[in-house]
Amino acid sequence: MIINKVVLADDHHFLLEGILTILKEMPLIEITATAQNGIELMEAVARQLPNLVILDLNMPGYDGLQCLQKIKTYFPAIKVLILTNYNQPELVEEVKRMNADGYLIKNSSAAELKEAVAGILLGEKYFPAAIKLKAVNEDSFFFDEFLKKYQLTKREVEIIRMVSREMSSKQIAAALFLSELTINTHRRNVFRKLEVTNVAGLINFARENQLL
Amino acid sequence: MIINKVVLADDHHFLLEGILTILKEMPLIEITATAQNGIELMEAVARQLPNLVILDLNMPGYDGLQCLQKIKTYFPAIKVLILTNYNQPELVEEVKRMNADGYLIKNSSAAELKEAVAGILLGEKYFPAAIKLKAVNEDSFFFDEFLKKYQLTKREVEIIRMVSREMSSKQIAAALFLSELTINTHRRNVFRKLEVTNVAGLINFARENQLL
DNA sequence: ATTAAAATACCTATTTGTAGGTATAGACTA
DNA sequence: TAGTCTATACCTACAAATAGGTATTTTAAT
Repeated sequence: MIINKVVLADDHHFLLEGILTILKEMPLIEITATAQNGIELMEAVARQLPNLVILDLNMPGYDGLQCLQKIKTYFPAIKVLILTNYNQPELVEEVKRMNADGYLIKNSSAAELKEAVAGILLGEKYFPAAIKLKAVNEDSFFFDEFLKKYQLTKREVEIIRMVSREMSSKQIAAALFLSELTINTHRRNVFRKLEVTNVAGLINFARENQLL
Repeated sequence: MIINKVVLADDHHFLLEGILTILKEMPLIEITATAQNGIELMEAVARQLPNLVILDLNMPGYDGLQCLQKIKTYFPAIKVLILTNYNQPELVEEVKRMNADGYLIKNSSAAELKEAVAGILLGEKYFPAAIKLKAVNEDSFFFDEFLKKYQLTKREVEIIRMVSREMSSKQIAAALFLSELTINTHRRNVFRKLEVTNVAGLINFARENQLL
């Protein structure tokens, strides 16, 4: 029985943990290292010679693509599954050309993640045909992780989106058939949780987390 | 004497005009067509068989890269200069691989644009070594065009940036050693010019125009 | 040197947002 | 069933933003 070694690279700690939890449910898989940046990753890869690397493209300093290239150059046998936040169709072609074995956007569900990992370890490629521009999906595993990280509720995210779309509390209340006072409460709770003090902070948060 | 035919593709009308003005100052150059999207561009290219195509990557629908590919496949003799809004080092490699003849970020000055066009028409490549991550440059030709388009002043853009960075009028006033009343006036003028009614609109504008 | 544009500043008024408190009904979970 | 979480709602108070007006000085351009 062969245990597949997996190395995980992502600069978001909470995502690392979430993926870990999911992969632990899979048999024959062992996560032997995690990395938060390109240097850590390459060290881990060289030391562990894993079967699979799960690689977040959005690590600081455009490290992702470089890591992919290095891994495929020096360790062509190692499979690489690319994770990315952004819906960038042109990047799919790019990583395909660089011999990545799969591509997963962070809208994906836990099931899709498992499917991708399992398939790739069997030698298949995983490039879902339908990589389309869609908003962050509420059923996404990554979305749940996101909510957990910031202790936000779905309603609160809804409010964040509407505020970011230039709606006043009054307008939001009207749109949702709620009291303006309720919206104010939501706003206040969101502000406290995100540690911001004005809409500007809210929107910047929303943008940085692909909520729009 | 050979007149060089140039086709220009950009979905921002004001930028089209600006580039036109600059290129008109150059001898032996004639802009024979402009296009606002990929389809228009390919029609113009097929009809005109220009010497050079100046191509904005950020046209709707990720058309840019596809156009580049098509042009270089079907009309390999036509030179292509890539224009882009974003500072994406990985795209430089991408377009190089696709045989583009030059790459210019929209921080560039009018002089750089002329230099690039002239060089490329002589058969040179134009890939400035120093494509680094820098904020939108205030000396950039594209920045001037931007100000003109929205009738904004430099001070107003400064205010937009500071508001977007979560500063209150009071904080901005303190930082600039100005009266809070002055900041309020600037805010109001900006709001009127951009036709927005709250900070959310302001920030979305700033983000969409790469002001942050 | 004249003009135009930009940056500065003030006044008033109203609306909206921010911040603290509390409370209750319903859903979900252990 | 007890307990927690979520969504809802209200109260008060103050701070900040929005919107209208005008006016002066500084800077840039012709």
